[in-house]
Amino acid sequence: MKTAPMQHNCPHDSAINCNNCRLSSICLPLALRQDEIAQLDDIVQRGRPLQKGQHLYREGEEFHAIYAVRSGAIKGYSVTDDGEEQVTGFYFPGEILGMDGIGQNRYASSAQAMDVSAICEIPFSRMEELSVKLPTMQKHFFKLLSQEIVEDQRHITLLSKNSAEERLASLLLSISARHARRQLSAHSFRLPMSRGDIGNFLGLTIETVSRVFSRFAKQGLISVSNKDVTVVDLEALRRVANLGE
Amino acid sequence: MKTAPMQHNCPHDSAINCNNCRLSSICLPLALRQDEIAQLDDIVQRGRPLQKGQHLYREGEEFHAIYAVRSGAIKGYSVTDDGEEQVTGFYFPGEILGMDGIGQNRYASSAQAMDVSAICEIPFSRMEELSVKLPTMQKHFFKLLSQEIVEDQRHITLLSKNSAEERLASLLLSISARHARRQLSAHSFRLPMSRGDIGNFLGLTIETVSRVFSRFAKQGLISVSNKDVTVVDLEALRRVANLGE
DNA sequence: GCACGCAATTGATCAGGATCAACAACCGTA
DNA sequence: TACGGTTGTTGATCCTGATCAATTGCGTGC
Repeated sequence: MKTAPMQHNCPHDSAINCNNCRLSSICLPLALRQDEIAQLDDIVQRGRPLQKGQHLYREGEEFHAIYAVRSGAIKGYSVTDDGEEQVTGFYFPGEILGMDGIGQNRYASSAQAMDVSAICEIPFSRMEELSVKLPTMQKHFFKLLSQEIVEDQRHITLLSKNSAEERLASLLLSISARHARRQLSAHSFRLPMSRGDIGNFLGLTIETVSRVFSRFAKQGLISVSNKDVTVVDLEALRRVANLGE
Repeated sequence: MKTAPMQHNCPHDSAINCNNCRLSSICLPLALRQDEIAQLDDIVQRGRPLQKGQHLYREGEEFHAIYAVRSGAIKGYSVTDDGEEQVTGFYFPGEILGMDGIGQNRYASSAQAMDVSAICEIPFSRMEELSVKLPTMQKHFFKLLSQEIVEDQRHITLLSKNSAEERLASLLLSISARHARRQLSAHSFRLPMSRGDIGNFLGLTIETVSRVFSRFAKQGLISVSNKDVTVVDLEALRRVANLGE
C-alpha cells in the first residue's frame, strides 16, 4: 500500500484501494494485472463522499479527471441552448464518467449526486502517462470510450424507434442488469432518480412515465412503491422491451 | 515519401499521402508534427474506391481497422433486434469512422458507401502501437473518441427535445458546416443520402422529412431540387434549428 | 400531530407526426 | 422513347404521447 494517495482519503475509508475494492472486477482494474492495478491505485484519489444534490463537476468546467462511482448514484446532464436540462446518463457503482470532457478539455455535461455517493477521481494527465507506460491500460481505456459510444448509439435507437413502454422497460432492465452485475438483486431495487429524470432521459414527460409505471404494475410486470421497484415478471418485461424478437 | 504503403495504393492515386492530402488539416494528422505524420502515413492503407452501395465493414465483423473518408460519403447504420435499420451517422471527407468496434472487437454498426468513396484504412493494432510511441497520437485519439461521445449525446438531445423542423434544420446546418470546413460552399450542396436515410437518422418518417423540406422551401429558407439543396436564408434556418436561443 | 411544499398520480383534451393511400418524378435499361 | 421500378411528394385520417389541470401522497420541519 502506498502513502501518496492516503492524504486524499477520509479516515473512515482509508483502507480502500483498487485491490480490495469489491468493484474491481467491473471497474477500471478489470483488465489489469496485479502490479498494474497497484500503479493505477497510485493515481486514484478518493475524497469525501458527495452529498445528495452536490455536483462532481459542471458543464463547461475545465476537464482534469475522470471518475469512478464507488457507492451511490450519479446523474449526468447537459443544458440545451434554450435552457432545458437533458439527462445523458445514470451512473452506478463501478461505472466511469467524465470522459466527455476529453475532446474539448471541458466537461460537456454536469454530474450530480442523486444519493450520498463515494467517488474515485482519476486525474487524466496521470492516466494518460500511465497509458503510455502500460499498453493494457491504453487498450482498456480505448475500449471504455468505444463502449460509451456504442451505448449512446443504442440510446439513440431507443429514442428513435421505441414506444414509451419499450423505453421504460429497457431502462428498468438495464438498471436491473447493472444491479445484478454487482451481485445485488436483479428483481428488487430502489431507483435513485426522480420520475422527471427518468422521463427526461427517455424523451418522455413525467406524466407518461408515471402512467407507464402504473400500467406495468396493473399488468403484473412490476410492483412499484415510490422509488422502490420489484420486477415481478422479468421475462414479460423483456418481451415488452422488445430487445429480442 | 515512404515506399511501404505504396503497394496498397491504386496507380491513379499512388501520390496520395497524409502529407499532401488536402484534408490533413481536419483529419487524423491535424494534431501531429511533420515527422509524426510520416509515421502515421506508414500504417495508412489506401485501397481502391468503394462503389455506391458497397460496404466498408458490417456489423458483427471482427474489428481490425478504423477508416477515414477521403472522398464520397459513408452511411453508418445498425440493425435493431426486430430487423429495422437505424442510421447512426453520415461520414464526409476528413471524418473518421469505425471506432465503435474497439469495445467489443467487433463492429457495432455497418458502413456503406452512399457515393463512390475513397477511403483510408488505419489498422487498429498498428495505431495502438503508434499511440504508445507517440503520446500526441494517443491524446488525439482519446479526443476523437470523446468527441464522438459528445456528438452522440447532442444527437440524443436532438431526438429527445426537438421537433421535426428543428431536427431537419440542424442536420442541414451540420452538413453545411462540414462542407464549409472543407472549403466548399456552405450554401449549396448535394445530399448523398436518401430521404429515408435522413428520416431514419432523425427519428422521423420519409413523409415527414419530405413535408418539412417542402415547408422550408415554401418559407424561402432553402431551395430543394431532388438531392441538391441551396440554403437561401442561413440565419433563418439557424433560428428554426433553435440552436441559439 | 399538523401544515406545508414538492413529487407523483390520474383524468381530459390536444396536436405533432405516423400511417395509409394515391400519385408524380426520376433513373436506368432496352 | 417507352417502360418498369424505385424514390419522393402530397393528402386524409389516426394514434401516441404532450399538455393542461386537479388531486393525492409523502417527507420534512415546526
